[in-house]
Amino acid sequence: MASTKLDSFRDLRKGKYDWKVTARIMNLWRGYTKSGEPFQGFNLLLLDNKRCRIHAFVPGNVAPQIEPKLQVGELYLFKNFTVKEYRPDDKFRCIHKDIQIVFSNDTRISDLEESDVFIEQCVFDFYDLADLKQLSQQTTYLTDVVGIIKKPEPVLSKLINKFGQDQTTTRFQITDGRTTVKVTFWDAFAEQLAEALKEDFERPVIIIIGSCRVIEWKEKIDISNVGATTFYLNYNHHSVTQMRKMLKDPVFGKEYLSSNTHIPLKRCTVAEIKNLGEDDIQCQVICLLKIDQVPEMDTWFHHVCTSCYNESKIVGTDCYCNICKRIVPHPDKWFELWVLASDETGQLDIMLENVPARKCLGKSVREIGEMIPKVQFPQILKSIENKEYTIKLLIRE
DNA sequence: TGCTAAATAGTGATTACGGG
DNA sequence: CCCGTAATCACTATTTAGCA
Repeated sequence: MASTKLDSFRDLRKGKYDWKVTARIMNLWRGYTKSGEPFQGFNLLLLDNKRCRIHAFVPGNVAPQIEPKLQVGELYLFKNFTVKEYRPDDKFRCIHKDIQIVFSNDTRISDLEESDVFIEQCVFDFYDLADLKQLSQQTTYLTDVVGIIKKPEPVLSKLINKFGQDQTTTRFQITDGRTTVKVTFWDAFAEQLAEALKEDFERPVIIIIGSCRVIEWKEKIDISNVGATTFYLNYNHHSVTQMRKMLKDPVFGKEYLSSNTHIPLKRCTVAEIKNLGEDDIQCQVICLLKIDQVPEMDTWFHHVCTSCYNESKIVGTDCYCNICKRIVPHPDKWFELWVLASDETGQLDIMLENVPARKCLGKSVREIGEMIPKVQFPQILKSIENKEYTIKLLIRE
């Protein structure tokens, strides 16, 4: 009846059950057990007429009755549900709130027409791409982001993960004009994106990724998908319109649209490198250098975890990886060779990492290690002294 | 031995749930 | 939709452990 007025998700509190809210279903998804079985219960992302979103959980015992009534994108009147506080261990919440709602046997759902109530199609809670780092340190919240898909456009690739299972991934980069972030989608979600991109969209495509997970992978921020993640391509939303406007600016297009991997690297002299500022840290340049000296240091290689390729420390007789939290029985050994190098403009300390050091020496750490007693500094490392090399440098500090 | 901090157990209040 | 009971939560009191 129209006698009782409607509530909004904004006013939710515990202890009341006879709520009445009109809402649109923005998303529906399921959790999966570790063995890949879907849960009986499922999740909903709802949006009410005051632009307030809430995460609804439909428990397994009522899911079979409720699920057939629902359709993503449609409008419904939801009556009688409970309000529950999240537990501290409820991970990957799609909304930055302390509460969710839970449906029960008492919950009544009736269909509404678009003419009955005005509710937007979607509302997002965007985070700036530059602010994602802090979100990568936690697993409580998921995030909404918007960005322009850089070239090259995503393609699917197959891989076998460390558990021996086949997986499909797609990698690409998105930018907001200031910050560029990597995105990795997995399996069915990757295939959905690849399929969707075949459509004849205006290019470049602007993507909204809803409820994505932000992680740090090899010291770079990486966006990936979880069960709740959705994507919208060239979606009718003001954030997309605004980005499209930005793209009209010719400077913007030149600077950001192509992936910077094939931008030719700048050639530098030692003097020029020494004049670089803070902003150039993490930049790569190319130098023609003569290696003057290979100082006899105690460490000229380090141990590397065979799963994550991060440096692992020797603890007692074992090699332990702090990232994977495990003993690495047969760690890889990678070069970490400090040398003194120069050109006519000056001299620099540089560290040769595994690949370049191997190239210069023509041997791996293991091959060299087998030739000499353990404590001794291998004289073969000296063989690159007084030779010239073209070296790609990563500026650290 | 005496002090402090942490862990544990206990208690009351609140919330969830299922039957009528 | 209401109500009684079970389960859980939050807070307090007490015990236990660690340390000088």
